[in-house]
Amino acid sequence: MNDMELVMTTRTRFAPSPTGFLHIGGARTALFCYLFARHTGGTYILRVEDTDRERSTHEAVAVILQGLEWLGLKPDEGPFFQSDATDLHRQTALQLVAAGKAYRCSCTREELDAMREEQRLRQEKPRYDGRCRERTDPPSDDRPYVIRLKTPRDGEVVWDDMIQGRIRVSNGELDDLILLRSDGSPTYNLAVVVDDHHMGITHVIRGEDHVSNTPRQIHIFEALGWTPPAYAHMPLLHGTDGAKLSKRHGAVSVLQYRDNGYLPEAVNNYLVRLGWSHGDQEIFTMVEMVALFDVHHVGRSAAIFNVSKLDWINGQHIRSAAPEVLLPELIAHLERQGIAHPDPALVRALLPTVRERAKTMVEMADKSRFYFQAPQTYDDKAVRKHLRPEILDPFAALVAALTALSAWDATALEAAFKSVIADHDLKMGQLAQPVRVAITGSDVSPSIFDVLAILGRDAALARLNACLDFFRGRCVSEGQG
RNA sequence: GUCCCGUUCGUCUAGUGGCCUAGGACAUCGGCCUUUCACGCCGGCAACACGGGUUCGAUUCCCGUACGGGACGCCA
Repeated sequence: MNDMELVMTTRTRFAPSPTGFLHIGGARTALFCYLFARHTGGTYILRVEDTDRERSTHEAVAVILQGLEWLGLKPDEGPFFQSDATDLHRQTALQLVAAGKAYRCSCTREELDAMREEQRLRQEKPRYDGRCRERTDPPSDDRPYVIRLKTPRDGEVVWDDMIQGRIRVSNGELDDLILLRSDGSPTYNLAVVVDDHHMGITHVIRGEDHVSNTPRQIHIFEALGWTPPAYAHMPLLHGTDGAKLSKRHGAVSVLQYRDNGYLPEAVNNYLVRLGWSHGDQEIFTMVEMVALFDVHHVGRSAAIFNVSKLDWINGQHIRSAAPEVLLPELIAHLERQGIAHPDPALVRALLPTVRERAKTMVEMADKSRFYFQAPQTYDDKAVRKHLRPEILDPFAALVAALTALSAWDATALEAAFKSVIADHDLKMGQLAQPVRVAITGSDVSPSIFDVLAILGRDAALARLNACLDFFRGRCVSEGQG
C-alpha cells in the first residue's frame, strides 16, 4: 500500500460508553459505522469511552462486545480503551495551556451553579462566562482548578455534515469548555478529539445528540492545529412515545432480541431501513447492505421503533436462511423451551414444515414442540369442534388403514386419507382436523401428511390410538348423557 | 428559556420544480389459495403540518407559525 492509498483509506469508530448494555440505538450507530467502512473499503474501529471511571464497568464492556459479535459487527481494530490514553490527554491539555489556548479556572461548583442560575433567570442559555480567562493574578496551585479551552469569542463554526448538511453555530453560543477536571482527568470532548486524531479517524458517524458537541470539538482540533474529521450525525431512534430511546427509557439489550428469536441479519436489516433506503427494496442481506449503503442518502428525521415490521423482516430472513443457520438456532430455542437434547436429524426434517410459519425462532420452536412431545391434553375447543361422534367410525377406519400401511411417507399417507374420506363421503378437513387433534392436541399444524411422515410410524400410531380411546370414551359418555 | 435539527399514509420510507389524481413496505380491512394455521397472491382504507412568498408551475426553493426532538455538566 502506498502513501496515497493510506491517506484515502477511511477509518470510522464506534465509541460506546460502557455504562450498560448495547441497546438497539447503539447497535444502529455501530451498523452505520460498519457499513460505511466496509462500503468504502476502510476500517471500522471500536473505542470504549470509559473516561467516566465512576460509571464504567468491565461487565458492560463484555456485554457490548457480545452484542456486537452477535450482530456480526465485530471491529477490525480494538477494542481500545480511552482510559489507556489518559496521560496523552493530559499532556495535550497542558500543551494547550502553554500555547495560551487554554487556561486554569478555579471557579468552584457553587460559583458555577450560581452563575447558571442567574443566567436561567435572565432567560439566557446557561454557560460559563469566562471570568477566569483573562485573570492576571497568578493561579495558585493550592486551590483546585480545571483547564478550560479558550473558545474564540467571535465568528462561527461551520461544517458540512454528511447527513445533516451545512450546520453553522455562532461562537457566541459556546463557552470555554473544560478539558481537564480538577482531579487531572480528561473530559469527554478532549479525549474524543485526541483519540480521533491519533487513531486517524477520518469519518465520525454518531447520533444526532452529538451535534452540539461538534463545534466544541472542532475548536479543540483547531487549537491543536489538527484537521477535524468529516462528521455524519444520524437521526435518533425514538420509542413509541416519540422520545429518544435510551437505556433507562424503553430500550433493551440487543441480546434480548437474540433471546426473543430474531436473526442478527434481520435486526441489521430492520435497523438499516430506519433512516436509509434504496428505492423500494426492503430486504437486504449483509452483503447487499455493504454494497449499496451510502451515508449521503441517510434521512434527517428521527424514526420510531416498530416491532411489527421487525417481525415481518425477521420472517423473510427466516424463510431465506440456509438450514445450517437455522438448525442450531432452532435446537437452542427448543432446549430453552424444555425439550432436552432434541434429535438433530428430526429437527432437520421438521424444519421445512415450520419455517414458513414462523416470524421468530421462538415461535418456530413453539410450533415444533409437538414433534417431541405427545399431547398431554386435547384442546377443549378443538375437541368439541372436530371429535364429533359421526367422525368416530371414519377415524377408526383411518387408524386401521394407517396401521396396515406398508410405506410410511407423505404420499402413501395422503392416499390412505383419500380412500377413507371417499368411503365415508367426507371432506378432507373433516378427517384431517381430528388427526391434528390426535397428533398435536390442537387443530393447528403444518401439513398433516408431512407431520405424520416425519413423526414416524410408531409415534404417530401411538398418538392416534391414544386419541381413539379418548374419542370412544367421549362418545360413550355423550351417548349416556 | 436559549441554541441546533426535524415535519409525506398509524409506522418505516420513495420523491431533489412539471413524470404525483404522491409510489413501495409493515400494520389493518376484504378476497383468493387451502386438510388447519401460516406463506403466497389480488384488492381496499390511508399522507405532502399550517400560512405567506418565488415561479407559467411547488411535496420539492425561501420566510414565518405551530408541533416534535436534541443540546445546554468537573456525563458520555
